[in-house]
Amino acid sequence: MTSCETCVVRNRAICAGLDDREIATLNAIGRRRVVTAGESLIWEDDDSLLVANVIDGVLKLTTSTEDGREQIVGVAYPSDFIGRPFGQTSSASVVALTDARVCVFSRNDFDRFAREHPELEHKLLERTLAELDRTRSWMMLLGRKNASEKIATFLLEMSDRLAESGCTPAFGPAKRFSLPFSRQQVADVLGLTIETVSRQFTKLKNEGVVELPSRREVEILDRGALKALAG
Amino acid sequence: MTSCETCVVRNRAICAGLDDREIATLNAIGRRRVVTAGESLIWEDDDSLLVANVIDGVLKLTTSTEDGREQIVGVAYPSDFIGRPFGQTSSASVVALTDARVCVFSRNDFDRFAREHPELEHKLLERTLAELDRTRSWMMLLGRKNASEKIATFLLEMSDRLAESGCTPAFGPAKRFSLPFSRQQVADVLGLTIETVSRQFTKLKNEGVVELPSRREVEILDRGALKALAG
DNA sequence: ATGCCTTTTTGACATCCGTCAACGTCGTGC
DNA sequence: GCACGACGTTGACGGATGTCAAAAAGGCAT
Repeated sequence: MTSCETCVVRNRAICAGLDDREIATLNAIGRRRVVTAGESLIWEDDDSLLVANVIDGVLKLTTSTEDGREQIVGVAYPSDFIGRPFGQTSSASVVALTDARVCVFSRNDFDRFAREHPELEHKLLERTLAELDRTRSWMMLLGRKNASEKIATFLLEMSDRLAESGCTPAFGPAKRFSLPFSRQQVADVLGLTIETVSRQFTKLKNEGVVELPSRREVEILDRGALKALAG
Repeated sequence: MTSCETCVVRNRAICAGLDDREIATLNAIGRRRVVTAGESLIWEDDDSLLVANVIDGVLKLTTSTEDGREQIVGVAYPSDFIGRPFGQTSSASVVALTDARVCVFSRNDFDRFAREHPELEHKLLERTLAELDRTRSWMMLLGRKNASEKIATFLLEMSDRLAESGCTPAFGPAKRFSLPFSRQQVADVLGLTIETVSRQFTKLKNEGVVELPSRREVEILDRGALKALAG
């Protein structure tokens, strides 16, 4: 078992700030796990049995209606925390978008550990508050923006988020990046259909705002135009 | 100044569980404030200067685009916590929908107190996690439901939420209740226009699913039908 | 009660986006 | 290289919802 000492998100995840003894305890109750692209880690409405830290890879959080409509309600990147501590059921499924490595804990073990370590709970609180902020601004997008504003906002956000994870040598937003989403998944994030997403991408390409070297690759040619479109 | 001892939300808000000495400290840094219907308590993108507990009344959390489109991203009821601790700016405006009483703290004072009281931070964490769950299920509504599903879901949620606050003598969802929202505000919650909301209300009334005794009053005649419509 | 203003409802119309269907492209295994 | 299947693009079309306008209903002060 790989230990926390060599963990690449050690200083960014909620475990940052724990001392050696605490890390040892955490190490004892957690274990590494690989989730391959497309594989589920947590099921919506299931008993909330586990929580986890993302070490690398990208995962989606989704909710679905009975008739199969899906909405992606969150995306987890390295160092993000996933799962629902202190609750009986999780309100979203968690599925890997890329092959991913996570550090999983049984919810009970984690809850107990967290309650005994206020510093960790505080980090979790800060993270949850930030996630709530992001989620709320996404509600604005879902409720009030039209398709082209949605796509522009999405591309700008991806450019920021993927840069953070160190995909570009320098800081600042990534000019070129590889989407962890299929077209259908982009649609599920934005509350659109795959056809509308495709048409909007083509439109941006024709207008010279972006370049689309391959299905998953995006290069932003005119960030200003994108910002104007995002509204 | 009215003190915590007589506070009606004393045992439901995050201050529950604090001992007498702690309550005294909290009492010293907080103060009661009345917010009249329509009045703002917190402004979007402003420095996050204060946080508060809702004592009574209902408030909306909103985000807006530059061109004036508004989305209600949350609703705060008695015992709910509002504001953005541990952050420099708040991501939403908070405006009273009804006359309301709140217990406000300067963010700095609150942050300091919270960091010294893990039990309070834990309660805040639980509340924030629950709010995140609710927000995510609302994203499903905004992104994937049609107008009639939105309205049906909204009425069922209002019926549950308003019952909790003790508006009905017995437990369970309220059959009849008074909306704290104007038609425009309902539209801002659901990501619709006022006209669409009005037409959907009229449709439900004509189908005998609800009765609308006045602009703000709703009586649910056929909860089963509403649940079926909510999807 | 009357008048005035705000909110809501209703109608006519426009449009954005979803639906359905066909076609094109990419990746993979043989 | 070829065939296959998954994914993505494009086109034609329809309908749900937005827009604009006017009328109706309610609320409030005089």
